[in-house]
Amino acid sequence: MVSQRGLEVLRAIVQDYVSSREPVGSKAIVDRHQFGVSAATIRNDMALLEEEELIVAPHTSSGRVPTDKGYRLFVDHLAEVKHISTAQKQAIDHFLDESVDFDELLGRTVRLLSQLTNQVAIVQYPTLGATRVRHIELVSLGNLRALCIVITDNGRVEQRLLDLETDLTEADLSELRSTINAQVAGKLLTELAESVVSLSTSVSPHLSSATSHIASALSDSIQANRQQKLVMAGTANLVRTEEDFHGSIYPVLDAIEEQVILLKLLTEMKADAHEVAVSIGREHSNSGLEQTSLLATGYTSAGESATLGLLGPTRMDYSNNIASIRAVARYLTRVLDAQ
Amino acid sequence: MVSQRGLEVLRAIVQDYVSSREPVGSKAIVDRHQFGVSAATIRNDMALLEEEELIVAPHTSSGRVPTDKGYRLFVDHLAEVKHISTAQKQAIDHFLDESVDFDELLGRTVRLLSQLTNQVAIVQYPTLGATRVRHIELVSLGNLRALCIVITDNGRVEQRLLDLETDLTEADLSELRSTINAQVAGKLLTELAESVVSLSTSVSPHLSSATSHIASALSDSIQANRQQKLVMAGTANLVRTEEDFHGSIYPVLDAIEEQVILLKLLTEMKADAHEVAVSIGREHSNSGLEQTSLLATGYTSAGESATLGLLGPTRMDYSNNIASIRAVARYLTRVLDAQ
DNA sequence: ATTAGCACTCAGAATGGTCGAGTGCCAGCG
DNA sequence: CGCTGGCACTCGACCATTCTGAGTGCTAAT
Repeated sequence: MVSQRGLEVLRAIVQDYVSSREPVGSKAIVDRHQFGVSAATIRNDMALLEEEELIVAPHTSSGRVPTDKGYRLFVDHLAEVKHISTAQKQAIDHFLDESVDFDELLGRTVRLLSQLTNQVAIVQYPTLGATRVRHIELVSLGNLRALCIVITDNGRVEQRLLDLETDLTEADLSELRSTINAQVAGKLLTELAESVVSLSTSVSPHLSSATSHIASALSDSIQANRQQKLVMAGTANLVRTEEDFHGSIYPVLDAIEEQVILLKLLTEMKADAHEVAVSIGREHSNSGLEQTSLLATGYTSAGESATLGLLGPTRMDYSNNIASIRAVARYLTRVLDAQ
Repeated sequence: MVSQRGLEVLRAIVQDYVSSREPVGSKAIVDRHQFGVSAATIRNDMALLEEEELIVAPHTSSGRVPTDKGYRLFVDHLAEVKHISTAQKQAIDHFLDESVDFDELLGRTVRLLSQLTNQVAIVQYPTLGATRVRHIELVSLGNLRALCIVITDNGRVEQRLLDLETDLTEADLSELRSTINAQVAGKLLTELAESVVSLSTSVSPHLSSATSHIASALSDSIQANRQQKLVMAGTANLVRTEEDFHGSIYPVLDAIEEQVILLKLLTEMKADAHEVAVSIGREHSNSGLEQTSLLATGYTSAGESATLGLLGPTRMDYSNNIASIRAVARYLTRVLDAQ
């Protein structure tokens, strides 16, 4: 059984390994920490930790490195909760305050988080479930194409290209526009498509097909919004920590470009709004991400919730990263969910 | 003076070096190309090329590598113009046809171009100079904040967050909305702010301050649009070609995150719509990009022109990349500038 | 003008030896 | 029984050395 001191040794190993990038040996531990016992004793503890598969030695006779299981224990029981510095707090305020719209705010958020942590930051767009329609605008682009723009009550703007069978005149457009808007204002997004379909009888006959086109585009758009959109930043940071990846980082880069994988992982983690969920290495199996850890937490925007994530090597500074992602998520919620 | 055959030798060196990544020697050239002369002769030619600073030997007694000047000569006079394969053509059609809105189209474009070339692709948003306002929408977000959304004739959607002094009621918003729309519809974007300012006297007195807020936000927004927006994709490709960068790629990664630098370079290159401009290595001085080349060409969207770019190591496949960027730009123009 | 031949250079791979950090184990000690 | 000092052992990292071969420049002959 691993003793209390054994756990302290594990903590020391994780901390030292994270900061030095080198396998840590018994001597290094007695030097850098005040355990008040000799190196030999630490060695005995380490032998136990190794038996429990919390640490491993990369090769006979070199220091130990934490395993995924070791990191897990560290994260769950040993990591002390840091608070972010006031300087960082100011950076957050300053950086995000300048945002001029929703898209830019999320963009700034990921860049900020990736700078704060030197990892890859990810933000998922909120769903549009319970939001209501404010206005629908139609713009003809000529050449059988038009643009349909939906503005919601909470300031989201969604646009969708339409392929039409016949071009619409300005008069047609304004008829459609006013008919549709009269009908849909205040409706839930989920009811929107249905609601527009029902209009195809109440417009001028030659517009009926256009109306159903619009309806299907809208339902598409809502659908597409379900399988949500991700924004990322800081891929370059992965390269900076390249040495942390045994073998190559290409699988990791590939997995990142395949946003689907990340999306799946993030949603599986089911991060609730106030806790930071952590998934370490092999815990999220076979996807090229075996050597990375993923943090996730929730934020809410006008009542809709979504996820903020952070990706980096398993050998990351969990305490710091958890503190950062939590702080950013809170700030984001405060800005977006303002009542 | 460099002979005709000398130029052929240069072409051979560039081609072989690009495909093999290794300095190319006289023997390799006689083996892989049919010059009908001996290695010694090639050596003499190479000595001349070296005198002209078109190639260099990384160290005494190893093959030669093209210099920036060598690449320049190659690009200007030796590169044969490739045509992209029909498979590639189909990929372009297929990939871009699915776009549902302007933002997504540009996003897909960069991803496509970076996949086609294995380089970093960059697209600059078109300016909004000569476009006209279709509709302005106002959405209150509560908490003294509101959103102002501008929809243009050609389907661009710009949004801007407003900080107000007092919250607006629904009635206030309607009044503002209809007053403003009545006034601005059809106006040029450049006239927009001015036009809204003039309204501050014709609305209810308590809305006059809000009106000027909106005006200044709009003028900000137009302003911000001048110093244009870039979208990039394929940063990971840089990492894959890391060996091509003597020293480290961090300066390059940094320069990329500093979008300003790229923006400056791209605009300086003044790519006209039908030619692909090329800037090689040191030609664009001191910015961490000394070991990269930049391709740029123009595309037009509803009459507004903007730039499509491609960034990679100087040791890149110019023929192929030039063909790809040109094809993508043409396709983009065809889709966006449809009359 | 081209070529064959030759001496020369030099980066990179291969080899081998040393060093030292780190280990496991054991016997002794409080 | 837990801790410690000591000791033999292992093995990667580092260094110096050698070896090899690709590639060069030069020269004399065709």
